[in-house]
Amino acid sequence: MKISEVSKRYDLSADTLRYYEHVKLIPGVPRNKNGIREYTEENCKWIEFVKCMRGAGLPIDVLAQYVTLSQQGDATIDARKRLLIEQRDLLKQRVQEMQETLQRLDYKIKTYEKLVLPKEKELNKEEL
Amino acid sequence: MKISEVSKRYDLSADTLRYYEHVKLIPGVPRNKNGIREYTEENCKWIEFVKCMRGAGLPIDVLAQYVTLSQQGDATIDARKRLLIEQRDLLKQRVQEMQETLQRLDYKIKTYEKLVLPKEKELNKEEL
DNA sequence: TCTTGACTTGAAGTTGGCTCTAAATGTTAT
DNA sequence: ATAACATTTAGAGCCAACTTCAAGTCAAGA
Repeated sequence: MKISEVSKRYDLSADTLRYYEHVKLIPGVPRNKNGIREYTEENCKWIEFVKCMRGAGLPIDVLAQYVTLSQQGDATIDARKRLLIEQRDLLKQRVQEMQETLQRLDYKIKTYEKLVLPKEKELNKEEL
Repeated sequence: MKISEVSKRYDLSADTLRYYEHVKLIPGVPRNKNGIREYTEENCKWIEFVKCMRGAGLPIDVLAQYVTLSQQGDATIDARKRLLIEQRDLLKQRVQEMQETLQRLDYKIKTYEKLVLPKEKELNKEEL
């Protein structure tokens, strides 16, 4: 698969794909005889994974670390697991914080809704 | 309250507090005769609000817009409400996405846990 | 009075994560 | 075979959100 095809498939710009490869998020992308990338399904799985994790805010350097460990075989399984657990816990905290803010926003919006009613009452007063 | 006190109270650097004021996130901070900020409780409420919203990822320009509208009185209540609803909905989406990623990470971690067991079995085989 | 430390400003610098540019080479359709 | 488009690279540029810097003012304590 060429870069433009992968770009469409995952809705990531070709620039971003090259950048991700450059910062070691997508290992072992092969080239044809003219130096043009030919993405494998394996590459695509990494791209999908990275896109998902980046969407949740995991930093690039952490993901690069994970990818690097994955390239090093079974000896790094424990380190990879610890990395994932750490990132999962951080993500959990962020989600927790955002949910609290979500509730606060909901409450504030409700307050604005109640704020409109007294205004309508005032309007009624004027009409009386 | 001076800037250093507010800084401690909300765990935001003095630089960040000045920056927030500069980009219109904290309206009407009064100064003493020497030009030094004397934060009011009203200022602090904005700081707390802004800190919370920034923590959830709401962008500064949107918050500045909200603050500006708030300064303009009752005529902007509807606009403020719409702004909050829009940001709430965006936040909801981000939380949703992050929760899905959280589940994926949980699943992956479980897989790593299961991956360790077969290795122990192999070890047992060798020992037999 | 001198020094220490908090405060002031505007502007420049930093970080993370892309995004764009230029110049060259490759590919495809007519 | 030539036009039009895709891909390559290194490096520059960009954006959000701070953060640091330089150069100065001001207040309190030894």
